[in-house]
Amino acid sequence: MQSLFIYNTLTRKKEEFKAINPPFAGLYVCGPTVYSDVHLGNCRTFISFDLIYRYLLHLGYKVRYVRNITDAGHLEGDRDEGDDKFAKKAKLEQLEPMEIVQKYTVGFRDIMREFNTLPPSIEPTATGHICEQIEMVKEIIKNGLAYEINGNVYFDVEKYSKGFNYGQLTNRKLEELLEGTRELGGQDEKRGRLDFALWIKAKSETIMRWPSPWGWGFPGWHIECSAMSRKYLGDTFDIHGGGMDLQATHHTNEIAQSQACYHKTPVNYWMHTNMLTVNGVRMSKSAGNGFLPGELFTGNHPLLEKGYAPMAVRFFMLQTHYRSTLDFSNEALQASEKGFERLMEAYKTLQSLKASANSSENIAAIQSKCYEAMNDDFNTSILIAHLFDAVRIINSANDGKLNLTQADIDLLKILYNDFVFDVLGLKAESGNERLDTALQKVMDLMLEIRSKAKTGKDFKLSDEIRDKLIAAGIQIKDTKEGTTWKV
RNA sequence: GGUCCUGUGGCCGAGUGGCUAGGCUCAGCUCUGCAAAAGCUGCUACAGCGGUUCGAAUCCGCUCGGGACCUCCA
Repeated sequence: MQSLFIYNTLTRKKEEFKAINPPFAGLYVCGPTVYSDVHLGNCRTFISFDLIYRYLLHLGYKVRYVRNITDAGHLEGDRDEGDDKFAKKAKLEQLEPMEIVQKYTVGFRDIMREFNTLPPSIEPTATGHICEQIEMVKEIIKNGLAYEINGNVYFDVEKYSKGFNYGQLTNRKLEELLEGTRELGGQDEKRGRLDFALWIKAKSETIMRWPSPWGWGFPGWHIECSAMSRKYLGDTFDIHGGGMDLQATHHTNEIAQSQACYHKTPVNYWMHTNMLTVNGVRMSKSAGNGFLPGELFTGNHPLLEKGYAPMAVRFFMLQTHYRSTLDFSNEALQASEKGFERLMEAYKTLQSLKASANSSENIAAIQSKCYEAMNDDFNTSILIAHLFDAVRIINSANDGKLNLTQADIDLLKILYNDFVFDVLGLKAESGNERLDTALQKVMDLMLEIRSKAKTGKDFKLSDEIRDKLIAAGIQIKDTKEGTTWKV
């Protein structure tokens, strides 16, 4: 197996990936909170981890990829007060909380399918794992690192810090963290400023509630991931991922919960993907600058000049390394769309390439460079640069400007299958098959008419056909072998 | 306020102490009835000021700008 290097947030270094129990690998990614539509920023994270999942699979790992659905436990507003997000949304839309969950879970999966992400091995829900969460909370209390007050259970961060490094994931000391925290409110019942809720007491109007040793209530946000990752991947597993915004709070607390519960570090490699920005500012629900994937596909948004196909958007995202911020703009999308089309056109060209007896190119070198790029912390920017080398070679060979043997052509096909389709997860946009066939026949007819016009030097007619086809979104090109077209 | 990240050509984006990705755009050329496509060529950049070095966009310091986290967020 190739040696793969992964940037580990825990150590702030690239480290060689050593699976605990190869060829198996465990991957846990914090999934969406399904109380509203996922925006494009959310999608970026899941596309990034889809790439990581795909590459691990490609390298031969048997990956168990767990991505949770948060369908309870998230609180609206500040601190551990306020309504459950689902309950609030449910009131707003006059639906049951579980209707909200269903609606946005289905929407999320649809979008993920559009982006051609592979479904995770397991998609556990928070509400489906209340027992496991309660058990963990009980254990943490037993170990003296959590306490109950009035039906709420809190994690005792300062006490935990005596034995463990609470801020290790963000490289921060407890004192620094305490300084950055707000003053405790007068009514706050927590002992320490940094303490966070493991279990929250239900109010009289709370709909989503479960019985617990501390009375009716619901779990805190962080405990679900600890409980579910442990259940499906074990006490310590290989990779845990999520957006960078989860690093300081959510993931920091996950480590603390696991350590406090069973005294093991839960994760060997922490991976964090960077944010999608709009005009340099992070896209987020609260900032109101979110794009919905649907708006992007249709172009129905004030900042967009046109719609973009899901695969063009996926390609756009993969052109940037996952740990860099990616700025969203019309121009950048258009550039990516064209690049993506060129990449896919070359694949079509490749299918009809004629082999020469000798070769002037070293395709194997490109292939090994592709692996090098991916093995260096999933560097898709560089991978794509190498793939465009292949594109240039394919097009030049098609122009007869250089020679490829059949072995070269076969290797190029492998390169496309491995990296463009399997690893990057790109695919040609395919429409309705019956329509495609019908369109093909119509186009054959049109081009025949135009060809006759050209033979008869009736360029006025031939140009008129071409211009009107372009207006209809169909581009044609005349070559020595005949005329081809594409939508 | 604290902690941290970042500033690359017209745009988007990689990057290693020396060999200066890639995509898009623009201009020219080849091909072509004209286009389109493709190929080739050109536009050759690293915020500013100092320092280390034979040599720095890459290391160090300062200045300026942008951002993230510290509060729900992928």
